Amino acid sequence: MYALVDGNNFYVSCERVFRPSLNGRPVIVLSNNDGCAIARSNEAKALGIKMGAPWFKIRHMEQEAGLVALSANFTLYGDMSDRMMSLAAGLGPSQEIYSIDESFIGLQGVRGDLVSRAFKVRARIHQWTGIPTCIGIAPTKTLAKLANHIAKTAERKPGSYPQMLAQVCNLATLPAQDLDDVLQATAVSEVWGVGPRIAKQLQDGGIRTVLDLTRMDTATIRRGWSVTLEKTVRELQGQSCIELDDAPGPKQQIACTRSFGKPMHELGPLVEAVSEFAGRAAEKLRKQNCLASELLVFMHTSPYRPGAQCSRSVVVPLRRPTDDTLALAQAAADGMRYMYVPGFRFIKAGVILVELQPASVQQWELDLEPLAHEDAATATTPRDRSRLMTAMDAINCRYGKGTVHSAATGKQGPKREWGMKQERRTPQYTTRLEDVPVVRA
DNA sequence: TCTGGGGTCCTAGGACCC
DNA sequence: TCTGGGGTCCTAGGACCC
Repeated sequence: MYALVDGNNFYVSCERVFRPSLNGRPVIVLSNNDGCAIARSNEAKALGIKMGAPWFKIRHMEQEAGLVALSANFTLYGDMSDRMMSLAAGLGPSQEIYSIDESFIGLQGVRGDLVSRAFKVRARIHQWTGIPTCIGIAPTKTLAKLANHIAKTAERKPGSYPQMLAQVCNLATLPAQDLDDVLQATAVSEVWGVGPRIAKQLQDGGIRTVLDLTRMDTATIRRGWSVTLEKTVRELQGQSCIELDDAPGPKQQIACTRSFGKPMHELGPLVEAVSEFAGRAAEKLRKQNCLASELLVFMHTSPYRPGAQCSRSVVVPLRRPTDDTLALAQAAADGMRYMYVPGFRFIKAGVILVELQPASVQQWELDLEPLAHEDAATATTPRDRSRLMTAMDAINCRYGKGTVHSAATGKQGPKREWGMKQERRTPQYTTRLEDVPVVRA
């Protein structure tokens, strides 16, 4: 048995905790660069604002409907997420943190009434963090996701599922006929694992509701689609195929990519940008104790703008697997210089570290050449460099991101040419001393 | 006229998730 | 003027092996 605990409109809810005046109003949180809506309050959804809607297209609602748009404050959301997750963990013996706002809880061995237990955990999360949640309970993860969707919909649109409570939904104890009715009332596109593409194909084949999909023959699904969708159908039928992953392994790739605040056409700032991205990625790499053997750099023009497009990428093999910021920044800069072509307005670039391996596994090699040139140039040994990285991470952790950084990344702060647009950022209420709210008596 | 069988590995692309 | 970022998994097809 599984539960899925999910924060409602999570980013918006995080903002509302510290600005209660936003309650009851249509609020959205914008993606990086204030590009598009990535979280919407119920009131914003009611205005018809779609997930991913470009800000410039809905901006008029600011005046017309009192819409409030905020720049994403991921530092805040990450911290609020940690608090929410630690409380959600109280629901059962195991937990998989599936995304910033969702976790699956394994309920094996939990006694008593699961629904009342879920309501208690939900109330505690709300009281202690201010975040409203919904909880779905079912025999498989896919059904738990569905149950969560039903709990949310029942809350947001009262009467949509007359059989069900709002906020907490347990599909496991539902009488068979009621379960069929609920599955019949839910579109197949709501199923976890069915994206827009497959939803269209299913609908074209007359499979419109979750009940239709649940009743499909698994062999037919496998032949017509894939083993992935077959698992989804089996999960809907109550056969657990997707295990709880409560100890995810290290990531297989680490990316840092950004759209620019304005298009870039010169090489200089592009080199600075990817050097910076490489450094950020290297930090994440060290956090999971891995080395990268290859680095991929890419850049492209805006697909939304008319005219000639340019999209380039290059894989830079590394002489030795490394987690060194300076070596990775150098590789990223080399890659950028190699692939750069003048005459285009580049809107986005990024660095992806691939072929990762544990730092504990060391490939020995014959001593056929002196130290790599980057080491020789700075007259440091690999061990010095490793200590330097540890020191950098410690300083940046204590005094804030970017306190020390590679000089290749150019000047820091909002003045940088390629920096992103964030005109509506809220304070870092929980992670910056100066930003902590003050209560006055 | 007629050209095997069985396997692995890699890559690109497509689909999905939040 | 203005359209996010970071992941995972699967599959098909090609290269290559004996």
